[in-house]
Amino acid sequence: MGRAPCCDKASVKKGPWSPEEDAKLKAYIEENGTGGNWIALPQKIGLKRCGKSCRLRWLNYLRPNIKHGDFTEEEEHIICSLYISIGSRWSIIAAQLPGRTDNDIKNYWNTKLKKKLLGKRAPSRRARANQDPCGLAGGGATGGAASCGGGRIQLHMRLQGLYSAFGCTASSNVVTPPQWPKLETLMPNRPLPAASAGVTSVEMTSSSMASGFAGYGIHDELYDFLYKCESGAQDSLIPSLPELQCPDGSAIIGADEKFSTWTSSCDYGSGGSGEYGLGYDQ
DNA sequence: AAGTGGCTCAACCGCAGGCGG
DNA sequence: ACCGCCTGCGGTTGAGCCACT
Repeated sequence: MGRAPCCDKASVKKGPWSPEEDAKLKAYIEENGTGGNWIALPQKIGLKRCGKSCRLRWLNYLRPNIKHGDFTEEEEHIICSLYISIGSRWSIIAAQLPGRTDNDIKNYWNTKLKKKLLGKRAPSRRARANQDPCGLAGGGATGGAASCGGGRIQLHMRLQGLYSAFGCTASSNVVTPPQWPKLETLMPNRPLPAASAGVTSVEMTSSSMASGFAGYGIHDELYDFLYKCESGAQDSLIPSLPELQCPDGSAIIGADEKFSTWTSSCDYGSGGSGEYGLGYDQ
């Protein structure tokens, strides 16, 4: 037995809303509220629309104080930062941007920001510092230290997973090849427990990133690191591209793709409510 | 002027979770 | 505890617009 449809699709109008429909819906809700029942609302007003459609129309278009049009740099920064931190939780991101709807933000991300952030080759470090609205450039160590030092991170990061995300053939019992960079090389500015010296992977788990941008710094550092790898930066602490080449000799993909792949592989759901902490894979 | 391809964004769809009976 | 209804959410779609050839 399937799920009961939310409305009778045969008798329901679909497609763009007419000004008359908008006016009816707006006038009714402004006068009476939604009555806590969207399903019944269109019948009360005499609209041949699904309740869900009415809700969507109201929330995304008709409700007061909705902002349309271009996003400011500050808004872009918030969207990017939150996306990197929590992923595609558009409703949460929208809650940080008064007047913006989750649909708007989702569209803006999918059509503009995603390309802006991940779709083009990395500019120089200096250029990124000047241009990147998301603040992914520079300051990573500072940001990381600040955000991680005091807080909780609902970020479950495995650098082994990162290697895997690079396209290398990794399994759950992956043995990190010796030519891969050590953790302290990857994140030279991050204070790490003494026990981590020499390890090639680290697991950072903790609980809640709900408090905002905690964990942002880690992404920032890693992104910066990937950029350095990509551009073959001179920084002697950072391994150059060949050191990240997969053992099987497969081609190295671009830093943007690595970052994109990696962020999408992050697990934000685990960790319970424990304190920020580090664990080791080896 | 017509055709084509890419982009934008409003709207739809299906799923998951909350809640009340 | 279970069930069904409703809401909220995130992914996806497609019509319309625009730039380019």
